[in-house]
Amino acid sequence: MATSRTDPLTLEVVELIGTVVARYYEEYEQAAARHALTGAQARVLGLLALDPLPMRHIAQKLRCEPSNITGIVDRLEARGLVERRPDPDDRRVKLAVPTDEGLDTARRLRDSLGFAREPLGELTETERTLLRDLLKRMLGVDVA
Amino acid sequence: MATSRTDPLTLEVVELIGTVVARYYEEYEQAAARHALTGAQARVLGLLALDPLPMRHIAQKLRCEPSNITGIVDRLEARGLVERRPDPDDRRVKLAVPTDEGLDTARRLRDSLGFAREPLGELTETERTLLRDLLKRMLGVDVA
DNA sequence: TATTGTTATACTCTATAACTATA
DNA sequence: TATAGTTATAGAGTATAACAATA
Repeated sequence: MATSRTDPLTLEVVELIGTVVARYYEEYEQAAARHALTGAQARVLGLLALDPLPMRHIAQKLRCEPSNITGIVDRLEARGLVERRPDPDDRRVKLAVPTDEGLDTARRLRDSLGFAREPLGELTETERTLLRDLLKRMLGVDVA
Repeated sequence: MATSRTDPLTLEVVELIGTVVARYYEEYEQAAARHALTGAQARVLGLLALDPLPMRHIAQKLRCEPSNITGIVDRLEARGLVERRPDPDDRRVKLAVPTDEGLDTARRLRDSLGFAREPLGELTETERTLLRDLLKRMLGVDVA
């Protein structure tokens, strides 16, 4: 709790965060487009590159309805970036698994995401450490 | 210029920013939905609440094609939140102007945007000042 | 009965191209 | 001819509801 409602400083920080969000989002969409992917497709592929997931879990991670994932994975599968595999433990479940090409695309996508790497270059290591800890506290992550 | 390419600290900050972006975006969409608006409609209305704009300028601000704005403003106009007014200086131009109800909706929308106000409450004033200056430097804004 | 994934449907956002009315 | 806004079109994402297969 704190008394930070609508004071000018808080409003200024909120606006700056809005700017960061807009810039990050735009760069993410552009990076996805350079790989002929939509933002949603890139997010799903990036998720699966970390760990194959049942369709329903993808929806939970992306906070959307499971029915949407069907179409997105359909398009990734048509591109040869993802495969659907049956779950031997529960035949209702289908696991979405990235192919080798999918993993490669996900890696290149990640590497090409210049944002926040390039602008972060403006900051010294001390400043980046400071920023990291402030963001962590803001997000409610325990700072050891 | 700096040597911050893929060092663990930079990657950690990039990931934290990604988390901030995801949370902010989601909260924005939810706030818009509470006012029965889509995200795009809320962004246009919020923009016009600051200053009425010609259709084309809205597209420039949102970085999308002008043809998209036609539909978005159509829907806002159908809801009585925005009006199209002729520009007396150039009869090709239409100014999108928020109605009183539109201004009121924009204000309530802005006030209901809890994000970054609530989590920012976790930070002291000194920390918020620090965060502000770090974000400004990151974004290439001159810090006086 | 409950759950997983899909299909069907409708709406919105998006880019592209062609059109109109002005300039 | 150039520009502002619109229309037409097609593709993609989204939520909702209903469905088949499996649990």
